[in-house]
Amino acid sequence: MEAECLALKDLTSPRKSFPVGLDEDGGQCDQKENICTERRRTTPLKCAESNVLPLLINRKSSTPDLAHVTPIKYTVLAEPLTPTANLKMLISAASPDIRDREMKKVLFRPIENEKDNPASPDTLVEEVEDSYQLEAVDEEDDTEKKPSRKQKSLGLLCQKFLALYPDYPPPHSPIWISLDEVATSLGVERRRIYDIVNVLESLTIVGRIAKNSYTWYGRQKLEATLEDLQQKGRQQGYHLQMELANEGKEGGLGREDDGVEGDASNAGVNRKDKSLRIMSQKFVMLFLVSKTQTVTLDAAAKVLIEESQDSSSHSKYKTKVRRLYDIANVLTSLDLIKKVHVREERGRKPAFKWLGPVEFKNSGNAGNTVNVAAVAPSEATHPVVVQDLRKSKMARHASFSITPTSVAVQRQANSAPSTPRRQLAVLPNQPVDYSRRTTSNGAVCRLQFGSSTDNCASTSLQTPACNSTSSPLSPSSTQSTLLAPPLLPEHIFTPSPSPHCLAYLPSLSQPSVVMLYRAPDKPEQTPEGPRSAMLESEEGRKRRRDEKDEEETAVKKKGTFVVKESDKTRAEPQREAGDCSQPTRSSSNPPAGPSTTVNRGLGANSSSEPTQPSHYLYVPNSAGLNSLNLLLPTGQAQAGLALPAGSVPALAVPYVLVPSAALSHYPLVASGLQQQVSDAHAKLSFSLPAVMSPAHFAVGATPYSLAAAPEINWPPVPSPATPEPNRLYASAGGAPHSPSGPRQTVSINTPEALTPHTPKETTASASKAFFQTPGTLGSVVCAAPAARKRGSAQRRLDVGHPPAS
DNA sequence: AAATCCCGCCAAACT
DNA sequence: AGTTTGGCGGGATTT
Repeated sequence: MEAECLALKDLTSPRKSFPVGLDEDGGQCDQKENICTERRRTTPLKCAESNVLPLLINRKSSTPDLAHVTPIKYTVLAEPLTPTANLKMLISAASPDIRDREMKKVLFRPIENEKDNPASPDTLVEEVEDSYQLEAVDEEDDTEKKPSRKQKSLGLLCQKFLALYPDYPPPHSPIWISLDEVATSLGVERRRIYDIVNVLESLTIVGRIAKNSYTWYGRQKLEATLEDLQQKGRQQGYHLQMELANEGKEGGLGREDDGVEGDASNAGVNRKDKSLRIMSQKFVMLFLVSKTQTVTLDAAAKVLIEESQDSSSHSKYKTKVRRLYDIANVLTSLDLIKKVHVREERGRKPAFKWLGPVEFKNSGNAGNTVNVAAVAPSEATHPVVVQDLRKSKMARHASFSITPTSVAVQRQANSAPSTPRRQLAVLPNQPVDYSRRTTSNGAVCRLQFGSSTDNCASTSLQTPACNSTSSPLSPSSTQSTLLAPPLLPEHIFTPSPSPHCLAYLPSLSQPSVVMLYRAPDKPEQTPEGPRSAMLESEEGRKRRRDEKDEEETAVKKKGTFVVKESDKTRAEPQREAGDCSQPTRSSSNPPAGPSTTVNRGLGANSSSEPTQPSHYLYVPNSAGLNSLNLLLPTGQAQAGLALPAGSVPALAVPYVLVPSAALSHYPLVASGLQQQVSDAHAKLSFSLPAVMSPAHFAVGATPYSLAAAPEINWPPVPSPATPEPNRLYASAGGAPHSPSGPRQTVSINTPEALTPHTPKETTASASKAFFQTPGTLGSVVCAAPAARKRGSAQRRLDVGHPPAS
């Protein structure tokens, strides 16, 4: 495995050379598990890309290389879930203990039960396929194994976290992050998320808004932040300290506190300001001021200890080192550093090499002098704000001379919404732009579907829906509203011109999405072709992975559904297919080209006639897809849901067939093709009950997301009632490549789905597992709520351990 | 044996 | 008083 990781990394990493005497160890050094990362290479910011469009586009096209820009992960990626998984979830919900237990198993080898397809493992290449196998591919195996420690590593977790959001989110639409939700979706305890977020915050990749709330900035501000840190580091004389440390001076190094830093901190510093966050910044500073850009763990620990004034006892040192590992894992996931070993007299010392940018425009190496002011450059993209934020952060630590004010302020913000819980859809799920998040108090923001316009493709869906969405919702509206954003389909919809559309039904208690389908085509084609390409580079794979996959998946998956009326529908399909499909064209184009066409395709052209589907598949959120509620026309079922055979992992989703008539009452909010939709369904009355028995089909979605999902009832008859505010996404659209298939894709954004793949994963089976953390995962679904609250300790209690006391 | 670092107890900070 | 954060370090895993 490792090897793989390394390899991947290497590929990924922009720079490889190691200056000093480090030996990279080639692959070896990296032993770490975490490392896999890579997903994003550091790119110096490109403003352009940063925009939404690119993102979207990329996703779709997802060609590997293309822009790595934002590798968003939204898609549906693979989720390995099997039908049974759902059951397990339910069960688990019932009892935590069980849940945990089950989860673990499930996560890792989800498939086991069904193993419908045991796809061959090897396929690393194709990530997609594996979807079924969750386990790590790498290894092969074993599915069952328990999650090894590695699987639970902070680095991996961090990758998952990062995968949830775009590197360069659209500047104007901030992505709101609920720690709670993230923790839930990733299946880990909150504590772990704090570790990640703290270091991300230290780099301005995220910003704290309030309690439990963070805003995702991605890498937009990163460069500026780094530059800033570099300056500070110089000012503080870190480079000197490093030297000392390296020399072996131990304990006493002279600290030079430059005044500022020193321990000054003590005074005002709270514990909070004290550690991980600050430590992370300092650690980064060390790299930035280092000539070799390589910092040994030992040296870093020493430097940090001094600062902290604690005199370090050995234990302090140990503790520091532990923290540094935590930080290093996160930085590694960001591709900012990589592990290496420095040889020394006595052997090799663990060290990390900086992979990120070192030279910033303004700052010359000149050294310290300048202050922040310089920052400007990269930032262009961002508004001023950024800087302020950065400063404020820095301020937190006494060491940083900057004004302290901000800190306090920031923190205060917390007051705002306390745990938002699910309300916002914000979730990680969909990285893309979707709407904005709520304001502090929870005010809702609406999503903007519209934004998509820019992006070309996305347009297809109409915004209108959005607005409406909120309103319709009943009481809980607020939440629901929020949710909406997630929906945002921009991407989702974007690409495909396919005939089908998705509609969002606000009125349902649970927001649901309905896909309207015209004529189902056949899903036959698989997007494989393109995918093959993927093989080659892992990296590429990762990024593109999803998009395509997703789409493809959606498209492909054929199989499984129950189609009832297929016949009827079927007739038409072909034609539709023609229409639809055509637009799709090869994936390659994804980015631009499609957009125009596509959009239109749906609406205008494609429209040809909207045939109405006789039945829809209704997929309740509860099912575990996270956000998904959707109705799919049965006829298509196959098509629609079909995931690409290989590619997608299957998600098992319970669904219900609903006669179209049933939907009549519900107003459709959005539709890709509005017209069509409207025509067809303008009113749907949805009587779920009517539904047929639920069946499962696999969609590539993720399982767990649901954190919140309160309701667990899915299977039987999903009642529309449950409100789940959050997420739903549906996407329709053919996969880019898939030529023919109009199949709509449904992309569900579950967090998982989103995942970008890390290279490894990709290769590996990881896909499934990816998001979930080993332990938790399983829980995915259910776990969410419950889990969150109890502390670990408590948890134990539950389990039955007598509390120690 | 050393390097890593997961886990989660427990207390500070906030509500 | 209840939560949210997050320091900290025991001890399990990996290397």
